[in-house]
Amino acid sequence: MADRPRYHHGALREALVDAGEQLARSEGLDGVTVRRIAAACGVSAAAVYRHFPSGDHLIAAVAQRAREIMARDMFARLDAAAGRAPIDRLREVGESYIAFALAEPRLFSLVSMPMTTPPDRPDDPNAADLVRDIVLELEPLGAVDEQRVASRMMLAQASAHGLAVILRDFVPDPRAREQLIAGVLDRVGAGLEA
Amino acid sequence: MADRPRYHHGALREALVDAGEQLARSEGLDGVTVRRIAAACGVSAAAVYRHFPSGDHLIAAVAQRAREIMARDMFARLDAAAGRAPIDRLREVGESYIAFALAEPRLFSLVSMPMTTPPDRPDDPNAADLVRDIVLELEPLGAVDEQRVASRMMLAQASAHGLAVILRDFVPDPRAREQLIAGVLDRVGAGLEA
DNA sequence: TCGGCCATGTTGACAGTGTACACATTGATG
DNA sequence: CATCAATGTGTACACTGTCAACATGGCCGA
Repeated sequence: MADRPRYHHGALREALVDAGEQLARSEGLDGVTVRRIAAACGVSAAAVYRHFPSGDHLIAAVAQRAREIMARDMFARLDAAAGRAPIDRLREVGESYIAFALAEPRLFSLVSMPMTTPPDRPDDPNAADLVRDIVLELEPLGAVDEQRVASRMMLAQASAHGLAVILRDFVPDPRAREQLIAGVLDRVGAGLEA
Repeated sequence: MADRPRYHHGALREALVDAGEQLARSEGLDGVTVRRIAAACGVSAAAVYRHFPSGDHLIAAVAQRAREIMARDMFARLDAAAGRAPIDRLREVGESYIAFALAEPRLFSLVSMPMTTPPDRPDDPNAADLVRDIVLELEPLGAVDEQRVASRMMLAQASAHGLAVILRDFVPDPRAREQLIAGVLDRVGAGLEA
């Protein structure tokens, strides 16, 4: 390793996203800056614009990376919970979401920035689709009420997101966090089945 | 009106917060900058530092202003709903919170920034206290279970906040918003009484 | 009424930010 | 091997927060 610096990096785009991810982890949003990311890659700031139309697009790529990390944990948990009731698998997804927010609070703040959510990605399966698939299993066979599905999806997503944010920002104690997660998710489960 | 410009503004602090509020409404977070706020008041940027230790403190003051606006609507609704069941009054609070987020989306983003929440304000009654007071009425007389109170409070706050954020960022259609608010709050109510 | 103090304003500077333009380098391809 | 497109560099501009030094003038005591 430690080659002499080459003029052409070779895989700068990936390196930029990597550096952005690390910077986001350690410094938080304010630390994620075009110039710092470029410097971390040993490259000038202008080089970034060969790979991203703007700094925001780079940040969005970092956010996408974070979403993929989160999705990996979700799928792992779902595999482990295969066969269990839909409501239980939905809880796994929620716990995964919250766990990521608390384990990587600064990275999570990128995930939940509206700016970083690509407007259209028809193929890219996201967390919302995941939730929808499970919520659909809660519907009575052959009688899918779109209105009810939407309400259930939104309750699941809103409560998980809100809980994640509030715990991250205002509840430092790990025990209190655990108890609140369990307590709230119990009640959300009741609300979902109502 | 339209006095000639005086060297001493007279009530600059208030004027700065006013200008910040307007700027936050129209431009959003990125538009809320020390220099722009100062310019809007016809004053140099450095003058701000006679009234706030840093630009972040000014932003925090604007956020506090926004919270007061929100609180006014909450109290008005609660007055109108006086005597009704606790669960109904809790819903009024949630609806007020969400309505503000959707009516003033950019201002709301200041409200929900952790940076802008003052760490200690013993006297200042905030929304959390409001929620707690109502949630306490849900408890059986003489048997207050702190654990249960905390779970209920957190469910109420997390679902309202999450719903507000998701609707603001991802659901532009007003009809869809209304239906989701009603649907989710129904389910939250069920979860609160579980 | 006058002097002076001090709260409150200004100016100018510095470091750091995103981003565009002109230029330099190099890997790959005809 | 020559050339071209891809990719990186250097420099510049406008903008940001913040500070130090200086200017102004409203108020309070003699």
